[in-house]
Amino acid sequence: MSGEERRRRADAERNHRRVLDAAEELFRTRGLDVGVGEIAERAGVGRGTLFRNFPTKEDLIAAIVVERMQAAAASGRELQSAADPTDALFAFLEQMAGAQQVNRGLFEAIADTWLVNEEIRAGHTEIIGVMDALLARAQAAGSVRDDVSAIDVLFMLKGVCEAAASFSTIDPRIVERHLDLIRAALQPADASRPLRGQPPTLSDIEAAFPEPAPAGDSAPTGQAA
Amino acid sequence: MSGEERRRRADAERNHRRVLDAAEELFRTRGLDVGVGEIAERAGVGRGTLFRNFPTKEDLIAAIVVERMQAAAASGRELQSAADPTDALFAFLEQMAGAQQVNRGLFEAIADTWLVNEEIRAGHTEIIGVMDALLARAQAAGSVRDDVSAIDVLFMLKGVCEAAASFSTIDPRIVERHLDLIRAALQPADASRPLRGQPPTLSDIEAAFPEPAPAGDSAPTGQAA
DNA sequence: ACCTGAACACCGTTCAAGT
DNA sequence: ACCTGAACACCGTTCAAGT
Repeated sequence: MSGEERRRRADAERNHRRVLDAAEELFRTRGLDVGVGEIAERAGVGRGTLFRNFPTKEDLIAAIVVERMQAAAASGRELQSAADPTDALFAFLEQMAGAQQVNRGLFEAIADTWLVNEEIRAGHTEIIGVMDALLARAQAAGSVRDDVSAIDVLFMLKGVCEAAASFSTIDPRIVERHLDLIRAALQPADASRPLRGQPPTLSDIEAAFPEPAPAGDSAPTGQAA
Repeated sequence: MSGEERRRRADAERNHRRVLDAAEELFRTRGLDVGVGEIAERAGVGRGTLFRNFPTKEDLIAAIVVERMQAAAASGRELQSAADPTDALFAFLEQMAGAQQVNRGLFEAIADTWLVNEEIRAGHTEIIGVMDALLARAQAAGSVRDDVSAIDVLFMLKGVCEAAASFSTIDPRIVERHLDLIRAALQPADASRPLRGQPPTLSDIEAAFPEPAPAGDSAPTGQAA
C-alpha cells in the first residue's frame, strides 16, 4: 500500500546494499551478535550511515530475514505447479529447513517478531500464503489430513529448524528424518483421533496483534520531508 | 563427581537464593533482558555479590533453567510408574510444554547451550534419561513406533514449545493440538515408510562436543583456596 | 541529500575498600 | 569470608559538522 520506492542518490543506494551484504555475511558466519561497528567497517561506511538506513540493529536483522523470506516464498511459488502436490509441499519445507541449516540464527529471529516489524509481517503473510496453496493442493489430493492449517505446518517446521540448528553439525540427515516425522503426523487422520483445538489462522494473529499505527506524523521510516 | 556442596556462610547462602528468586521472577515476567542491576536491587544485594555467585549473566540464567529441568525430571520420574505408559509419556510432554507456556524465554535458552554450561548438560542428560524410560515403556506397550529416540521426541517437543511461545496467548489449546500431532507422528509405523537417518543419541552429542576441561588450575567456579 | 566519526547512554563485569 | 558500589569496558545509538 505504501510501496512507493523513493528515488535515492546513487551512493545512498549502493551503501544500503553494501551494509545489507556485509551484515548478511557476518550474521551468517558468526551469529547475531557481531557489533554494528564491525558491520559498518566491513561495508566501508560510517556508523551513522548504517543507522540512517536501518534505525536499529533489529531493523537490520529484520531486513535480512525479509530477503530470505521473499526468496523462500518465490521458490515456493514455483513448486505450486509441480506434478506431485505432496512432494511439492515437502520439497518446500525441506528448502526452508535447509536455509536454516546454513544460516545460524537468522530464521530463529522470526519467532520474536510476530508483531515487531511491519515488513516481517508482510513476509510472514507471503510465506503462509504460499504454504497454504501447497497444503491445499496436497489436501485436495487426499495425501494430507485436512484438519491442519498452514500455520500448524509452519509451527512443526520450526521444530525441525530447531533440531537442524543444534544437531545438523552432528548428523545433517536430522532434517530429512524430522520431515519424515512431520509427514507421518500429516497423514490423513482416522476420524477417531481428531486434533484438539482449532487450526490457527492468520486472522487469529492479526486480531491479537493489530498493526501499530496506520502511518501518522513524522514517520520514523523517513518517508516524508 | 565434583558434587561436594561447599559449606557457606549463612548470609552467603541466603543471598544466593535471593538472587535466584529475584531473577526467576523478573525473567519470567519480563523476559531475559532485564538488567542485572535491577535483579541485584530486587534481591537486596550489591552487584558484586550477584557476580560472586554467578560469574556471568548467562550463568545466572543457566542456574534457573537447571532448576526447571530438575523439577521437570522429578515429575517425569513419578510418571514412570503410571498405569498407562502412553498417557504417561504424553503427560510428561504436556508438562514440559506447559512450563514453557508460563515462562517466556526460559526454556528456549536451552537451545544454545548444548555445550556451554556443564550443569545444563547434566540437566539435559537427566531429562533425556527420564524421557527415554517413558518412551521405552510406551514402545514396549506397542503404542509408539520404536524407530525414534528420546532426543527425537525432545526435538519435536521444542517445536511445540515454539508454537506455545508465539501462539498460546491467542489460543492456549495450541499445545494440546500439537501434542496430538506428535502423537500421530509417533504412531507405530508401517515398514513401508521408514524414517531416514539414524535416531540421535546422547553419545552423538557427547562425541561432537567433548567436555571443556576436567577441572584444572584456578577453577573459575571458586571451589579452591 | 547524504556521509562521517566523535560523543553519549546503557549495561555487563571488575575490583579496591570495607565489615 | 563475604559484601558493596564506584569505576571500567563495550556496544548500540545520536548528532554536529562536513561535502
